[in-house]
Order: sequence, then C-alpha cells, then structure tokens
Amino acid sequence: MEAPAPRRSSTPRLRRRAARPQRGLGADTRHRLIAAAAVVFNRDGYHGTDSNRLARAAGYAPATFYKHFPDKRAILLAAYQAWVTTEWQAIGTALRAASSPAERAERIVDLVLAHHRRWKGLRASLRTLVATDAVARRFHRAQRRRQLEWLASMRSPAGPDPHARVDDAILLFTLERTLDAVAEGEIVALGLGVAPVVAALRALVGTALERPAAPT
Amino acid sequence: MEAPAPRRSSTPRLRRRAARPQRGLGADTRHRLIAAAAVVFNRDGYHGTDSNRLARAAGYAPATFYKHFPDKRAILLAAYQAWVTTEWQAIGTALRAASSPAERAERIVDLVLAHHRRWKGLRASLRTLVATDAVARRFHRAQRRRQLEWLASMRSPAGPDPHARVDDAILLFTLERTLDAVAEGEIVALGLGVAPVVAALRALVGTALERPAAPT
Amino acid sequence: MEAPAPRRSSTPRLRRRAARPQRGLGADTRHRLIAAAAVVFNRDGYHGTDSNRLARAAGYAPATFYKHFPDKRAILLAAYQAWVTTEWQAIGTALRAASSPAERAERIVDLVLAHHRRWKGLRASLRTLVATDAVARRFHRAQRRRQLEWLASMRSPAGPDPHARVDDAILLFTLERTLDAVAEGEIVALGLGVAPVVAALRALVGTALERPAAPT
Amino acid sequence: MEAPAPRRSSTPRLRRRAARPQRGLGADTRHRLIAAAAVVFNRDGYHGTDSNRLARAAGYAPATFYKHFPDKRAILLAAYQAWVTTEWQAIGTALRAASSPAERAERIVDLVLAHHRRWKGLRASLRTLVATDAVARRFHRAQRRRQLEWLASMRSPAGPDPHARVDDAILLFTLERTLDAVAEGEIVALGLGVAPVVAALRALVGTALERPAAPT
DNA sequence: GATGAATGAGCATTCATTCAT
DNA sequence: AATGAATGAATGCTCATTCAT
Repeated sequence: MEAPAPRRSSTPRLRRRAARPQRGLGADTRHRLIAAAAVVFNRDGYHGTDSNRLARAAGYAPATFYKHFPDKRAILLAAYQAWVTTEWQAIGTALRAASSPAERAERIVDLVLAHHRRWKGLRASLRTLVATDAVARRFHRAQRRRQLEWLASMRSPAGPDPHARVDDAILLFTLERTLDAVAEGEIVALGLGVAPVVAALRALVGTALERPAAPT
Repeated sequence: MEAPAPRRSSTPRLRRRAARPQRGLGADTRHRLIAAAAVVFNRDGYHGTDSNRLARAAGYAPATFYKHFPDKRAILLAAYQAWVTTEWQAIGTALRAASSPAERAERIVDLVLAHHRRWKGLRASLRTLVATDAVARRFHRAQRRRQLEWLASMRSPAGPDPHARVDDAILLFTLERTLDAVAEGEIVALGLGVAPVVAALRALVGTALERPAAPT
Repeated sequence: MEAPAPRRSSTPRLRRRAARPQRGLGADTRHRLIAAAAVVFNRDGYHGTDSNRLARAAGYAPATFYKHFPDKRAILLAAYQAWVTTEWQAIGTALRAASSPAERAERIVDLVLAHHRRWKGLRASLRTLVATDAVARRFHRAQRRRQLEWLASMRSPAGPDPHARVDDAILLFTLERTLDAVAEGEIVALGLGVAPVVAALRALVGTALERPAAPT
Repeated sequence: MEAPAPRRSSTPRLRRRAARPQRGLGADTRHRLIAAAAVVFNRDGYHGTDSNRLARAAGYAPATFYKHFPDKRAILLAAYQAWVTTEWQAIGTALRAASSPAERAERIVDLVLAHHRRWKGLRASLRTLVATDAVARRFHRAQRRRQLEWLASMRSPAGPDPHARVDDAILLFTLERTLDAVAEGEIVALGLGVAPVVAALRALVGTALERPAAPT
C-alpha cells in the first residue's frame, strides 16, 4: 500500500502567495500581513476568507498570523485604520493645493470616490463586521467622530455649532453612502449617470464648506 | 443587535421552540419559517445563524427548512421582501391620511425610522449579503428601482425628469443611511441628538415632495 | 412580516414526473414504481438517487414507496429481476428462430450486448449493491446459477459435466465483463474496435455451444 | 466484505485509533491516510465510510484529511493507484524468477488471485466509483491501457498486433472478472471448485503468453 | 520570530423513513 | 391505497486556533 503518486485529482486552487516573506526582517511582518489582508478582504469579503488564507497571502504560515493579531477582526480593523489614514492624508494634501471652497469640494469628492472605488470590498467588509461586532462598532464610531471634527474645524475655527454638526453628519452619511453606490455600480444599475450624481455631491459639499461657522 | 462577538464559542444557544409545528395541518410552514428567520436574522445577523437554527426557531427540524428554501440566502431574501412590502404598505396607508407635503414628509420619516429601528439587524444582514452575493445584489437593486419610481410618481405624474431622479436617488441614500445611523445608535454615539437629525430629514423630504415635477 | 412572494431564488430542478399516477387502479402501482426505478437507477446510479425521487419519478408521493417496498435495495432487486426476465425471454425467442450454433451464438451476443448497452447504469447499480450487501449477493448468485444451468441445458440434455460447467462459468464471466466494457465505452477508450471484440465473443460462444456434452 | 446492510444505523462504529499521530514529526501523514483508507474501503466499501472515519482510522482528526486530499474520491484513487503499483511490482518480481511461459502463467494467476482476495473490497469500491464518476473512469482506463501495453510488450517486442490486442483485452477481462468471482466466493457459491477454475485460467494465460507476436 | 502540522467544533445539506389524514 | 408534511441522524467539508519545534 505504499503510495507513490501524490497527484491530487481535482483542480488545485491558484496560489496567491506574496513575493517572498523575507523572514528575519522582523517588525514589518505586521505591515505585510495588513497590506495583504486589505487586498484579500477587498476581493473576497470578511466572511469570504479565513485567517489561514490571510497569512498565506502575505507569504506566511497560519501560525504567524496569530503572533501578530488575536483574530480576524483585529486585522480587519488594522487594515481599515490604515485605509482611513491614507485617505485622510491624501485629502489633506489635496486641500492644501486648493484655493476656493468649490475647488476643495471637487477634490474631496473625487478623492473619496477614488478611494471607495478602489476599496469597496474592504469597506463592505468593515460594514459587515460593524453590524454584528461591538468592538468594531466602537472603533468605527471613533473614526467617524474624528471625521466630523475635522469637517467642523475646516469651516469654523471659532468653535462648534451644534446645528451645523447635525448637518455635517448628514452630509457625511450622504457622501459616504452615495459614493459607495457609485463605486459599487448601484447608480448605473439604477439607470442614472455617474457624472450628474458626482456633480450633485460636489455641490452639496461646496455648500457645506461655505456654510458660515455660526448662524447669525 | 447587541453584538455577539464573531467568535463562535462552544456554549449552545438556548433552544426556543415555537408553540408546536402542527404537523399535517395545512399550517403555513413557509410563512412560519420566514417570520422566525426575520426575527433570528434581526437578532443574530446573517453569519450569526445557520439554517438548522432558523428551522428550530420556527419549531421545525433542519430538513424541513430545505423543503421550502434552497439555502439560507433564499430565506433572507424572502424575509427582506416581506419586510419591504410591509413597510411600503404602511407608508401608503399613512400617506393617504396626510394632507400637506410637510405632513407627508413627517409621516414617511417617522414610519421608516420605526421600521429601521425594529429591523436594523435584518437590514444589516441584507447589506452584508448584498456586498458579496450577486443574486442578492440584483434583488436589492430591483427593490431600489421600484422605490425610486414610486418616489417619482408621487411627485410628478407628468413624466420622468432625469435631473430630479438623481436628486431623488441621493435623497433615498441620505434617508436610508441616516435613519440606519439613528436606529443603530450611531447618532447618539456621535454626541448628536436624534430629534434634530430627524427634523433635518423631515425638512429634506418635505422639500423633495414639493419639488416641481418638471423644471420650467 | 407577512411573506407575499413565494418566489424561490435559485434554479428549480427539472421535474421528471411520470405521466399521471392513475390512482385507484391498484396493483400496478408496484409495477409503475419498478419501471420508473429501473430508469432512474440506470441514469443516476444506486447511490445517485433516493427513495423519494424514485417515488416521484413514478408519479407518487414518498410514503407510497414504503407501502410497496421495504427499502431502496428491495426495489433495485425487483427492477433487476424484471430486467433479467426480459433479457432471457428475448434470448429464448431469438434462439427458437435460429438454426445453427453459430447463428445462436451471434444472436445471443447481439442481444446481450443490446441489453447491456440499454441498461448499463442499472447493471452498475446492481454490481455496487452486490459488493456490499449480503442479500443482494444471494439474489445475484441465484440468478447466475440459473443462467449456468440454462447454458448447460442448451448443450447437454445428458446431464451435468463438471468440467464443462467450469468452462461455462468462465465463459459467462468473460461475456458479461467484456460486453459491459463494450457498453460502457471501455473498449473504444482502449483504442480497440467494437466489431472485432464482438466477433471474438461470438466465436467463443459458438465454440461453447458446439462443445460436446460429455468429453470422451 | 461481509456486507454491512446499506441502511446506516445509529450504532456508532467502534473507534480504532492508530498508534499516535506523531504530531510535528515529519511523519508521513499522507501515506498513513492512504494506507488506513485502503483498509477501511476494503472492509466497508466506498459508500460505507466517510472522510471523517477515514481520518480517524489513521489516527487523525477530520480536518487533517482535507489537508491532504480534496475529497473521498481522491483518496480512493490514491489507494487504488498504490494497490496497482504494488501488484505490478510483485508480478514483475515473480516473473523474473520464472523460466517457462507455463510457469509465468501460473505465477501471474496466483499472484493476481492473492491480491484480489486480499483487496476485494477495495476493488469493489473502485468499480462502484468508476460506474458513476467520470474522473475515476478516466483514471481506471489509463490503468487498463498500461496493463494492456505491458501484456503486449511481454509477448511481442516486434510491434503491436491489433488482432492480438483484442484477444489480450478479452483475456484481461476474463482474468479479472473470474478472479474477482473466486475472491468473492462466487465460484464456491455456484457449486464449482476453485482449483479447476484457477487451472483453467492458468491455461488461458499460458496460451496467451505463448501466442506468437505477429501471425504469419 | 516563524512554522509545519494538526484539530475540535461546527455548518450547510441530505436521506431513509414515519404517521395522521 | 395514497399522501402531505415532517424529521432524526447523519455526511462531506471548513475554520479559527494551537503547539512542539
């Protein structure tokens, strides 16, 4: 019964190994894992992968994953964190180069759309997790709070205006949800054009940025 | 939706058998299954249950589930379909009793909020599925299309105005996303009051309903 | 949560219902079940169907199956029994019309081949069952014994010749196995022609039929 | 192969843990799994076990099975492959020690019979699978083709003789089928002696080996 | 720090079978 | 005689996680 033939009969899944693990270089293992996880979550969804695959995608063995993250949730949050940071940095850079509120609005909408397009699967993964997981929810809300504060600071260095904060929050929800719809093809599926939707969003954002800090 | 952590522990959830399956009677098993599934999805999320539990929750054995639905996805879509139907019927009823656009806007926002509050977990389940499943996506878009058409019909019997359709779509996204945020406690977590947010939404909807059908 | 839409999302399996059950006609229910089961076993294999499908294929409900057969095995044996009977009747008829041993050999081989071709899946189902089930094995051996006796009787009315019986048995195995190979396409897959194989079998059978009853 | 009735009762088969899995060692898990599977298939038949039991029989947990084989079919084919290899090696060894064609024929028949006796359940499992599974069929036919080529090479280094190939194929079928019948007790059940049957087969094989390579 | 090897517990799905009507 | 409705008990397969090296 000595088995000589190791041929497996069915089609082998195609490997998606990263270049080379480059062991021994230490601390950036964590970064590699996060980067690979972002890509995999983005493509397969949170419930469409498992921690073994995330590790393999980064070129590591399953056990290595657990040296760096307690579970799948943790790496998703880390990946999302990194994503948010990147997005905000990009927006910051873009805004510094913009002069008028209208130009700022345009750049913000365009950048956010580009990011949503590129990472729609990652965003969807986060939403899925946020829906059922309290930790993810807290994390997500902290993110949102900062977003809101930043938006307020952009407009009124004079201090918070509770009325404007409500409008800002609604604006953020509108922006986020609608750009997700664009990114995911929902707009086109509804028979609408992407351009007019984007234009409308730019107008909304432009109006908000022009909004005076405190109502007279 | 108080989040069960995603890790499945070994502690078995306590059984909650429904009255009795009423075997042999023309008992509407399918309806019972859908109703129970809606409740369970709403509480535990799509990936937080399995078909066996859905069956048991309705008072049936696992195999019975598969006599009525090919898989878990199908029963979620059925439950969601039922939910949408119920919501729209309620809205229809409410609108018939309303006179002014402002009153209509108020009733719509209040009703939708009530529904989102009651079924936030079910909605989150659908969103999760829509993010990764093509069939669910098609289903969901068909739903949205109808919603959009209904909104257009409410306002302009004169024919479609593409510009207004874009605004309508954005309004729907805003409404949906913001009411989800209210329902899920996100608004409160952001330090905002629910009342002003709801008021703002009413205003938005009111404006939209007053919008003339075709711009001169 | 009233569910109005009974649409099932996935593709429905195509029904293979028999014409009409014609209830009340009584005793031939059993025959109908057997006939349908033969077809289904032939197409899907013993482990490729279940008793519910066998019943449905004959136009009956699952429970009806169990009024007529104790289990799946029983109906396979009944179907096989019927098949053997049919085959032997055909052979008997054919032989009465043949004059020379060579002609007889030809007719036997042709008829058996035709039957194996038509019912290769049913035969395979029986072989599968015989391999693991003692009852099926006994049944099958009784069948074979009769076959052997008939072959002996065809040649020597003078009484059994143990030496010839061994040759007969080997001939039966050869015939059966090789005709299965033809029927299942194994011969062609081996790069051999069907015609020469059939010719060789005819020659073998012809020789056997001419074999004197008792060696001098 | 004393038949377990096809109905699966609730009585759990008693566990038979192998020595110890020797975790962490370079222990040849795959080989262990194949060897254990061969034994279990041989005893319980293809449809009489499941992958969990195959894993347990080798001393592993269910999941380990799937690290090495995609499904039950794959391990059966691997086990069969190993079996064929072993058999042919044994035959090769035996033939080198034989001088006359008659002696060769004797050794071949004896060896093949011994193998069929020892592994009749494994062979039956393969036949069952081959009857319904296209992959298994291709695999089996490749095996047979090699067998046929080997037989041709033994006799005629001068090149293929299509006429002889047909006879060879029929001989292989006869040998295989009849030795299965001996191994499974069918011969005895028919009231025939094993010895004369074996003698007859030896004679057939002997004749074949003496057959001139190309007819004049 | 990294891993090869392994796994307990679970999940979607199926099947032979039953019983009140 | 036939059935609609139902089910207990599997069955093939997966996943988050561990541990000796």
